[in-house]
Amino acid sequence: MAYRETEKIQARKADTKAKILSAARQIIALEGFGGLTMAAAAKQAGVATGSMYRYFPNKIELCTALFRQLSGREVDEMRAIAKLDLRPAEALARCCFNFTQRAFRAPVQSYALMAEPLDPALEMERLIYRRAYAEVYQCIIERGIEAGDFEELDSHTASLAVVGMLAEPLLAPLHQFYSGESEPFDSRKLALSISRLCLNSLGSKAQLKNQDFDEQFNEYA
Amino acid sequence: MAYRETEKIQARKADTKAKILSAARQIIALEGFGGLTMAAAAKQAGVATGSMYRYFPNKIELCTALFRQLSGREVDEMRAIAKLDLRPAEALARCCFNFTQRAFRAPVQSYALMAEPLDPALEMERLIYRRAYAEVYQCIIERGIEAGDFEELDSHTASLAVVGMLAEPLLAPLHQFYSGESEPFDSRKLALSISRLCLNSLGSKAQLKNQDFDEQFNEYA
DNA sequence: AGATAAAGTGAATCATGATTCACACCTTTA
DNA sequence: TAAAGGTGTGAATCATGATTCACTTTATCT
Repeated sequence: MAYRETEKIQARKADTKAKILSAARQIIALEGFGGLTMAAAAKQAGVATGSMYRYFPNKIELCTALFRQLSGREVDEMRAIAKLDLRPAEALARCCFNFTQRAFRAPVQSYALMAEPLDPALEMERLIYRRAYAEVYQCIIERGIEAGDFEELDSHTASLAVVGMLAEPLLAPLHQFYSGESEPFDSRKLALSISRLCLNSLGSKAQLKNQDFDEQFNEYA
Repeated sequence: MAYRETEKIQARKADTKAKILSAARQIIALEGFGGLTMAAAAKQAGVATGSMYRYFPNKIELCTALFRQLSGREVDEMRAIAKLDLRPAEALARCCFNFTQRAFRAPVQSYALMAEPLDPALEMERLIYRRAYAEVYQCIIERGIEAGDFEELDSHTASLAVVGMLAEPLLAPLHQFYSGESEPFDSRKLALSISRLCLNSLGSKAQLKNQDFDEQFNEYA
């Protein structure tokens, strides 16, 4: 045996893998999954097309890894809010604001993750992450029900509905960015409307004041 | 000039065009857009591949026509409910039930229309139809606000949120059908939860009794 | 019937983009 | 430094499926 992978090489490989993922991310942020070809990603990462296959067995795996990385971050963000020991209504409202906020920070990428046509194999991933979002919300909702802040309802369905409520109103404006016709957009106002609908749907009596939202908005801005 | 299109031919052409659309629809209902190739649709319709292009300039146009036909029906269904001169809360609840009901009647097709990865060109159509659904809901919502049945809120955002609330909780179960693992599913219970969330979100005080939903469900079953 | 203009056909062609592969080039170990 | 076992390369290959086109058949009109 005259060769064994050494630390240095492992590090380099990890680095290259990260570079590839990063390149793919850049492409997605600019053009969505539609612009992501193996050749383009290779070029952007500064490696040969063939090298891509030393790091990912095929394109699907690359896309999956990327999708998980990006969606994972978003879900983690929600989880972090859920951990904060806030009143459930406050927590959900923050989720609304944070989600909306972040979506418009990287609109094309967000659109790609949320709604862009993907390889069918990836659609499963999307469902999995929607489920993950829903679980976070479900947890908050259940706390709210226990605390008597929300009315008794099917927390599972409610959590999915919240996912829909948060995402759907963003799609049209995000698509604008995706298709190039970006216009200035007041995401704060939108988030405010959505969070109200969201809390209403759960039967929350909490009426967070506008002020609260403003502060929170700035906190995450 | 020794040839001019006659009525008979026009009728036949219209018929063939319809046959092609119908064939495409059958394929979609069974396998989603993923299974829809020009060759497959031609075979199903009983025409040659090349003939497809006498009726549709390209695949996108065919898909678009089909998408419009199918989505149009669904939206019309909602419009019909909106016209019924019901209390806004009742109208919205019916929309919930009808939408859910119809979705599970043709689950693969519904999934295809709602969420399946499509050619990007079609994604625009999807947005347009989401918008159309939203407009129907917006109309109902505004009536509800005027009547004092709903609280004052941004009816535009609310209508989009309703679209999301109605669609999102259906996706996972519909996907089951799409990917082959169909399981018996209680769509009635789901519709009940959703309609409650929906009305809540608008600040409706109306509490439709379970009974009402049961009847309505049967009406559309 | 003969001329004209479509409509119908399906095998061949194209386009796109993922994937492979034979070869060059490093790293490690003895 | 030679052998062994990677890693890197990018042009060539493949797969899929849309689209074309030269040709056949059908319909209409004089």
